[in-house]
Amino acid sequence: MPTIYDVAKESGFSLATVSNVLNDGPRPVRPETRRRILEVVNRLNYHPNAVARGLARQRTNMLGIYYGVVDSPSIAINAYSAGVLQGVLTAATEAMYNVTHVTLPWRDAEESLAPFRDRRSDGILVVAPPTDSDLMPALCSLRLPLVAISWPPEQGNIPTVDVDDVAGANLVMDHLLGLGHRRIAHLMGHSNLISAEVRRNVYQERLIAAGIEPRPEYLLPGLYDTKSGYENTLRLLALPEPPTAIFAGNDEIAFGVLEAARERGVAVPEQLSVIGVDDRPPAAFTTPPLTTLRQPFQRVGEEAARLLIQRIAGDAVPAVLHLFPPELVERGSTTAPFAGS
Amino acid sequence: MPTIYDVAKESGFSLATVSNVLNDGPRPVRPETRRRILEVVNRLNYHPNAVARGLARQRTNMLGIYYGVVDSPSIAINAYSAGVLQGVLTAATEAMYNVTHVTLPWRDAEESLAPFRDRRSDGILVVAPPTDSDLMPALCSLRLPLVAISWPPEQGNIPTVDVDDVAGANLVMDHLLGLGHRRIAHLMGHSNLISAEVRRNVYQERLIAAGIEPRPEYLLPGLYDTKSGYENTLRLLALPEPPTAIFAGNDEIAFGVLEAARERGVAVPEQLSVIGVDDRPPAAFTTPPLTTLRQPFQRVGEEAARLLIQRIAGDAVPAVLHLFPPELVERGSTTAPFAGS
DNA sequence: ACCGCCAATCAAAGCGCTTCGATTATACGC
DNA sequence: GCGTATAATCGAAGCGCTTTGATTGGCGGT
Repeated sequence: MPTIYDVAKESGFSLATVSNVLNDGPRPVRPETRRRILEVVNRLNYHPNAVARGLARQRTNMLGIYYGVVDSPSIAINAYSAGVLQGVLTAATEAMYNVTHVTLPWRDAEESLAPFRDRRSDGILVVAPPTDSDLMPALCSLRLPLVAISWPPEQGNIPTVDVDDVAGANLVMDHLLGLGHRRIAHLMGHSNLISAEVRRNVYQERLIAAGIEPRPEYLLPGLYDTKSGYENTLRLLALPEPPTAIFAGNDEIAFGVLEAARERGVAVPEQLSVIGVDDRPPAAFTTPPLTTLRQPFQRVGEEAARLLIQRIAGDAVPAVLHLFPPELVERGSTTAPFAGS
Repeated sequence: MPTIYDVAKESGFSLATVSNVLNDGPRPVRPETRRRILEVVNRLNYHPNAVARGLARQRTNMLGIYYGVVDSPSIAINAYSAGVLQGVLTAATEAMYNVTHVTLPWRDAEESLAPFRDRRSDGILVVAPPTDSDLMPALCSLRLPLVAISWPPEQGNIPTVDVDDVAGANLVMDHLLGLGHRRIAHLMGHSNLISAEVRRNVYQERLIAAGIEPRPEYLLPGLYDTKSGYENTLRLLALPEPPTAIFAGNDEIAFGVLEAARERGVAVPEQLSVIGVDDRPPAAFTTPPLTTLRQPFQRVGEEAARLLIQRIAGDAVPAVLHLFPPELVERGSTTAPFAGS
């Protein structure tokens, strides 16, 4: 591989001039000189070595990304992570950044975070860190520019971007309450994720605001998967007074709900309304098609990457919460409750 | 951040000695010396700068990974990518490698592949490259150690690891044929993916071997998603002689099949047997629970990363195909065809 | 008392780039 | 035609590490 030194020798100019041309540097350069240097660059098929550049510049143009989601296939098995990653990659690439990925289940800072430190990532994106682990403190102690996705804004004072879960949960509750439901259950998913917490709070507040006493047996934590949705629904249906509507923490959970209902002979939506979150591709093709909340994950990822890159560039990015609104997709799995229930 | 120079000064030894200790280098070192150096390392909380090291060693301990899957949310929306990635990360981390990720829809070599070249990745993993694009030639021309996942072995002469799709497809056909089906359709997914090709071939060969003439209207390409499965199934069911069994290219497709069948009032498995591929979590919770092929994606990813790392280490890795066998998970969506059909 | 060896350590060059003070060439004003 | 500001280019140091030939000191052998 040719080096900048080869380009200099071949073109007859100095390293400094070549470098200046290559980087559209601050020093003026005669057009003819630029032309000749670029000609050599092309002829030799020269590309700057990013490692050397990183060392010299003390800047790698690398973003680290860490997924806090702790459970097994921690990455990207869900629409959430995949969409976010897609957005991050898009925005990063646009700004000439690349992304390194060190997502393994969290054990300790040294294993999971050291790569970011040692490889001199310019900044870190952290996605959905659990609120009950020491991941965030460890991350902060790296003293690198940090932007979080899905994280309680009051903690740690870092810029955060997220889907507007308050708005989302309100959309769901508007819909269900508006339909006339009063016995509404919530399968919230991982209770240590901020989104889950936020939605639970809205769920409870809206119930109370509607003059409905929240029942603890209607609020079930679990995992964000079909199995959990299935099992929890079985539990709910076995209640002396089962709910007339279930607000599932995501679509995977909702698939499990649908399944359990079918198995128990409970008609959806006639006897049980079901609403999911995410609008995963299969959601449009369940029976009945799933009413759900479409989440702008990709935009969240893009925004997060952009903010981080701004911060790296030195712009002051206030530690505020950037929210993107979800959207209710009404399909066939929700309706007004039976008069009799 | 302290540098190795600080450690040297603080401990009173030379750079060379410190470096030798840090790397368990080839030169002998007095135990007392080692102790004192390490003590300083700890006290200063020194960590080698991987960028500088990369420059000096001409080796970055970085793997690049590129997902060839071209369609929109190209990464990780499916079980395939997610499992592979998980495996890759696990094996890479174990070997002290990190992974950089540049997955955007393929446009041209410069945009997608340049980062690997310029950042001096030690090697590249390519996942499911489309057979009809110029991605692979471009990748090869980088002249970096390369390991492919899901790629026709006869092309390019590179080590490849994959799920044993021949075995898998045979398992499926054994099952369906064994049940007595003769009108078997196949929704193959992206026809430009090698797995899809392989399965189609087995599908056709087994049909012929069983004395069944393959019908072109039973072999439908499409996308690996629910929508595609749904639409293609509608098409199949509208045929004068609809199939009694559908072999779906993956579970997402199979979900669509199930849905279309339900909508058309076709009983599964009584009137239509359905079999998927992947064993996605929701597969166990459909109605009926989906018979499917469980695929060892994670092991594929791990093996690929290990092979690549071996190659980088200089071990000769033959350009052979490493196959991992899938496993048939029999659930309720398949049965013998109606006598009448 | 001397030679040769090996263990232990050091000094310096080099990896490929950026940066910035220094230097030389060019243009302008009067 | 001379001084001076500016354009254009160069030289050299430095980023933080590795590597290797060179150096030193202590030991056994004779």
